[in-house]
Amino acid sequence: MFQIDAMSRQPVYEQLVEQIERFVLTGILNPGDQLPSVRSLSVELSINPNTIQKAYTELDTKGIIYSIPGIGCFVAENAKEVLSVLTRRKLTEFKALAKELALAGVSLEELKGAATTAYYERGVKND
Amino acid sequence: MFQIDAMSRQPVYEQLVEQIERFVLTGILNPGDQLPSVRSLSVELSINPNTIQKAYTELDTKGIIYSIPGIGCFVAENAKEVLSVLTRRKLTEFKALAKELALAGVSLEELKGAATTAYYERGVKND
Amino acid sequence: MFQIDAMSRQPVYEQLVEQIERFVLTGILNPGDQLPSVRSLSVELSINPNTIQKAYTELDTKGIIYSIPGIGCFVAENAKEVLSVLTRRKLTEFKALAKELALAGVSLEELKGAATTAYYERGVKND
Amino acid sequence: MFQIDAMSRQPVYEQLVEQIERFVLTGILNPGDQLPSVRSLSVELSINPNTIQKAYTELDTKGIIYSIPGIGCFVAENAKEVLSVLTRRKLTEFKALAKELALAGVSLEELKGAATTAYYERGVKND
DNA sequence: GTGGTCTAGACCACT
DNA sequence: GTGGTCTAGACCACA
Repeated sequence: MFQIDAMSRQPVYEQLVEQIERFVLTGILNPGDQLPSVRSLSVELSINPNTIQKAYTELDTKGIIYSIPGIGCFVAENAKEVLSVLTRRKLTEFKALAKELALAGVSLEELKGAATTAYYERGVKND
Repeated sequence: MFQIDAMSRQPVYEQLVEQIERFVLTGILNPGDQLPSVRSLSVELSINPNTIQKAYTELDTKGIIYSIPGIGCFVAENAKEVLSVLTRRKLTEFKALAKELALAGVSLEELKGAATTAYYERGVKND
Repeated sequence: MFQIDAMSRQPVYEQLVEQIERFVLTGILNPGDQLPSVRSLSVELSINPNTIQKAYTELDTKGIIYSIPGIGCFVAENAKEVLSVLTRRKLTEFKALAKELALAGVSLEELKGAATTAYYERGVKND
Repeated sequence: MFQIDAMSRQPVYEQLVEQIERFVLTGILNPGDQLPSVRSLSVELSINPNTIQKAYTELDTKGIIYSIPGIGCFVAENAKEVLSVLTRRKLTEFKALAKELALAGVSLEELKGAATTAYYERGVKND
């Protein structure tokens, strides 16, 4: 289910957070769903339990999941809304990247085309 | 000329690399131009010479500048071409970000609009 | 395992890079193998950690090793292929040296003989 | 006549020394020939006079040229013999390079072929 | 003066 | 523990 790239410059726990967030946004994980336990995921991904824990804690802080001690972690009811708000902030980053590419000679048409392609590949069925 | 944010998560030397690259792409720095000496830039930015050196070394490795010991560092003849090739690779990153935003409910129109805005803000006159 | 000549004109970090490359080519180090940690090697060779780091960084850039912060450095899967490609470029250098020796009166037979001797001394069993 | 690559890692004065040595070995410069003056060469190559001087001094020390103060520098009578002896020492370097290439997968045939090519390209007519 | 290498020692985030 | 970044200060060869 999860795919971790240990060589990436991005911290493992952050990769985990982002993947879970994507699963929530795409409807693979839905409100109320239980997440894998820290230990099982730790074994499955060959990753230090502390790292899993850190990811879960961050998701909890953001309000995307909630944890019930002794039972497990679950996707929050309003997870999707929370994420939509948070992700929108990345528009700034998106613009910065577009500017950088434009500077390198990428045409406006190509940029729009790439955006369109990405849009229809987003992998959720609510067009 | 240069602006460094010491508080950023991004390493100082990397900020320097990116700024110089941007200066080359925008035509502020041109092939043959001499870069500030390691020591002078170190004083100007209140940054350790080693950090400047690291940035220059990276730019040299990439082929964007060349350094002549005892003389100085200069913008390479084909710096712009090298940068265009290297930067184009970020299109993948651009698409990934677009997909993520689309997933969070950002409309296609909004994405295209952001790209267009960015395109015309790129700050170089070669439309 | 490693041997550094502090008096050499060749920088220490470069000696280290070349030795590791040779170890990979000769099969002493194999894909997936973990390299000594920066600190441990620093102690073993009585060399500053920064110098080791510089060597590892260069190997990482070349794609011969990969480093996972918090875990360690490992020989890349395709390290040998990368090295073969990079080293082949030295054929030009080889020819230039041969020409220089020929100019100084070294006979063709002697050159071929030296090459043959070297070939069978290369210390890897894949004849 | 001379060609200097300022970007090379090899010091400029060393490049100059090697080129003059090659000219002597190939018969472009012969015993008794006068070398260009430090000042004229300095202008011609856009190089600091000190650098030229350093090259000439080194050649003088080796016994390849001799200088008569106030008159100029001249190729020594036994320059060719001196150089042949000195260059032969590079056979060690040649073997090391051959070994390295063999390690990278270059076949013995290819090595011999390269040596042969270089031999017949050495650019002196005493086959 | 220039770039390049190295040491010593510190701090950081991540595992 | 790990790698990565940074500072401070030194020394070198070269121009």
